Amino acid sequence: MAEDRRTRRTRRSLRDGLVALVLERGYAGLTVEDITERADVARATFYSHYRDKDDLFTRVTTELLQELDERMHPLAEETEIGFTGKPLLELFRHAEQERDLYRVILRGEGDGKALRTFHDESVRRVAEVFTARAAHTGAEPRLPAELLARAWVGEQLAVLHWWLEQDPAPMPAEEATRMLLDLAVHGRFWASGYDAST
Amino acid sequence: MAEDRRTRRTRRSLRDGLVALVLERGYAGLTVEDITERADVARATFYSHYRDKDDLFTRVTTELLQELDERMHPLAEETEIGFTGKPLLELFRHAEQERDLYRVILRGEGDGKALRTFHDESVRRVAEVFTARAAHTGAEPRLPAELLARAWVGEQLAVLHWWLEQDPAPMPAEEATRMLLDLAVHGRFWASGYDAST
DNA sequence: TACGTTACTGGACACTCTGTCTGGAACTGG
DNA sequence: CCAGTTCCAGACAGAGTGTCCAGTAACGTA
Repeated sequence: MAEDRRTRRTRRSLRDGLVALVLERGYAGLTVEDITERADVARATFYSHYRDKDDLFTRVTTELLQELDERMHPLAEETEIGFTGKPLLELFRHAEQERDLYRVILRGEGDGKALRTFHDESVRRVAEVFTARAAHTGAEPRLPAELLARAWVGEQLAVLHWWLEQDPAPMPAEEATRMLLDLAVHGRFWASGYDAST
Repeated sequence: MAEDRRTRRTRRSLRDGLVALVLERGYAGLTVEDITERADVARATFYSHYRDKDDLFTRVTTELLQELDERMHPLAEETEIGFTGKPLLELFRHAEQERDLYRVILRGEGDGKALRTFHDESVRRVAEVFTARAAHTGAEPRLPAELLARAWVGEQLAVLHWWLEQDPAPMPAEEATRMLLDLAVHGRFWASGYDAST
């Protein structure tokens, strides 16, 4: 009943071929033949696994998101009690392992559909924690939760993307996440001179 | 010597057709004929103005960026002295006027190329102000300027995108930017319970 | 208003890529 | 080993691309 080895090999090759080629030439410029050629697979075989290029990309990113979710899940509970920043570090660790695919997604390849999914999923997770914490502490947030979640995710993904595109990495994952948390909690981008009331 | 009226009309129609159709069906799914049909222009005419679909989109976004730059320029000087948040408000105002095109870009249509350009341009502007301010106050930033700029732009664009996709608008531009500034300056997403040293 | 110039039109062209379908070869798991 | 499946190479019609052309309409200027 287990999956055929040939199937696994073929799918893996197509996935790798796609990711590599998108980084080289961009998603839109690729033909199915480009991908199958790189993967060393017959073009007809492609269509027995995926409907088209978009289908392949969608499935690849969906798998990645599931993988991330499984890593996040055990960390969710403790985060609702005291904010630790562990989920953020886990995200950076995961991205470090799957660097190329993360770069493809964060670049917005595929008309940004994958990025939007990734973004929305992150917002959902963050918003969940926010509301759970609000219920726990009873404190009314100063700003709307939706805006907070969007801003926080935007910050995360922008820094993550920048961090992944650098070569060599400008700093270890621990340091990048520590800085992000510092920023989020304490704010103050500027040393002085801004009056918030204006 | 002035530009021919027919040329202006044709280009404008193609631009409007593109933007409207991308919002309806997504960039990748469009053919040149779809666009020319919507714009009520012969397909051959398209090719006498633009090389291909990408060329049209690139030029449209470039024009938008120039327009934004012209609005930002007079505000740059005073921002380097005391941080006012005026450029941010100007961005939101501009986006409000060109709502549809901004949505197309921020969604990452066109494989994210337009969004990346927009993003990088914003980072460039912000980084400029940061370094100018650092030179002015002499204060050493707590975190690397590059990271600060990326995070700040990520926050801005995420909230801007969210704000533009809502219908009706959840709040006026002034309020959205005020909240963003509040967040950036004072931080503290959470009421309590986080120890930054962990 | 008349005129030379420029832009738009609609149709045709070769070309590339798509998605589907063969029959036969190669490989797999039991 | 063998029944079952996956892979392969090649052929196919259809859609979209980018270019070209000759005829027509609109333009700016004098």
